[in-house]
Amino acid sequence: MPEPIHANSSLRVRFAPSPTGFLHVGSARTFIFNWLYARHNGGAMILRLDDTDVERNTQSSVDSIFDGLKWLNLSWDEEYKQSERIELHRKTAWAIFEKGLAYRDFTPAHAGDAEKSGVQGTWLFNPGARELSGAESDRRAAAGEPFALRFRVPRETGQTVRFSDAVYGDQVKAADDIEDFALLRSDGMPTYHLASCADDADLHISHIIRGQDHLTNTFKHVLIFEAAGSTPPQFAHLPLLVAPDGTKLSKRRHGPVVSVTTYRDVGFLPEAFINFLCLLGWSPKDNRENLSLQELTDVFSLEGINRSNAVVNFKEPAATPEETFDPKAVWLNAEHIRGLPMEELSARLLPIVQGAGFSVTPEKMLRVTPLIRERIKLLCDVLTAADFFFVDQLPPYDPAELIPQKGDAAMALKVLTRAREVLANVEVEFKHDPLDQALRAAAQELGVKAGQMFQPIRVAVCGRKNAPPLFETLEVLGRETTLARIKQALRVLK
RNA sequence: GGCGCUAUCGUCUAGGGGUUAGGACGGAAGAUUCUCAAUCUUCAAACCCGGGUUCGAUUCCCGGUAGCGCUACCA
Repeated sequence: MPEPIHANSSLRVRFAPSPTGFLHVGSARTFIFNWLYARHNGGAMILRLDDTDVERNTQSSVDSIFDGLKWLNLSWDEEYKQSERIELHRKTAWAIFEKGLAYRDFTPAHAGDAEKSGVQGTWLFNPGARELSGAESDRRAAAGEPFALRFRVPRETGQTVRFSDAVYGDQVKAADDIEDFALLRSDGMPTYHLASCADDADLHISHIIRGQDHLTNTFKHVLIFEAAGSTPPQFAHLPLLVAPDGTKLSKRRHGPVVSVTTYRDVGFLPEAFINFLCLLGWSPKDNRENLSLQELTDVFSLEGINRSNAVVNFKEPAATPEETFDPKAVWLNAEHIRGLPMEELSARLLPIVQGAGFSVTPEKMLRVTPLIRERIKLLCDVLTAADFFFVDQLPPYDPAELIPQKGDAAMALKVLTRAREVLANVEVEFKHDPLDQALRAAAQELGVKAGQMFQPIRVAVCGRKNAPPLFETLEVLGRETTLARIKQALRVLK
């Protein structure tokens, strides 16, 4: 399996989703692998909407696929719609027919379904149609009788069809085991197999990187390419992504966790999501896990792809977002969050906070960000981790929270009263070190432990026990807000 | 039913005829700290089964089993 190392203008890959739903995580991974392969090798990335199934395609699906792709923020170089290329598909089909490699099947659609679904399995072909004489076929067509055009698979001659897959190796199949698949439907529309191959040939696709569910279809595709007089491209099939129960990911069964936009909406960073998806079915083989897009592009190769399906380890009945998603995805997201420059993280957090109805300035956000960066795993966690920085009035909390470890209400009262005095003193600058010194001194003076001093203050200003470090928090909150909240806590305590 | 693909800790994976089978997530314990995180240390946790080849197989071959895919005038 030779793989081009140098930048290569003839290397062309494509991602070809069919718009029958949202952008699925499996499709996203296929897109990402194609993109990485193209960018690694200096080739072109083509986006093609495989929309030949008019019955099932919807505009909302097209929109949602673009939504997902846009969020991933990976560009493509050319864009096509199959529905605008139908003439090419038909031309290709009829050229195959002219060579005697396809025949008309006048059997009404779905006529064989009852037999097909029986225990015997499927018919490989319909002898009556396959062996219809050319004259008879022409006559019935001329009379206006509808027909599907089927590929005449060269059977009973002991032939084999073969191709070499960059991931699965050499593949061989007896032609006898390949059914006479349709090229054109009786309404004249091309089938997926035909349209896909005709376009791949016409667009000079050099490498087809797609899901393993197409591995056995590839024999049909090789037949089409050859019948159409083209050389089949290089194939690379990807192991499938499956749910924890081993079944394929489906929105109906597994819910929103299979849709890319769900990850966007709970605050995954696209680069972290891409990183996570890359680790499913591919490995850089050097124990690295946290990889930037540039690093992924640099090291990506088809050799790193493995052959067994990978489980996306999400939890079925969703509680909190953090419990829902694959823990490794969440961890990687936290890693990427910590790796982001402070200004950039802050800029990404800002719209989320504002979108939740808080009024924050970019300046304030930038001061808050370092305090929560190590405490959030998903961007949306900012709303629960930093809410108290943005509200005027703290939501009600249990006054019992104000009572320190091994202390009582009296101690809380004593601590907060003293804290209020200390913090009201304009001599004490509202900066980390002076606050640290002043409050520790106060603790000593009162004969309480530092922790017993800090905890009531923390709860008073944050409204809860678990929060960022105290002095930095006070610094950002400012004297006025701090005093107001301590005053309120005192009132609650009495 | 037919045809095909796959099989290493719970999950993602590395490895490969002789290894203490490596890493990561998650889990457990501990250190640190003003809480929570982050960080650090430690621990538990795997080669599907049976045959063959071989001095020796988890690794190679065959069979079984299981899972998955295809078997549409869906893609």
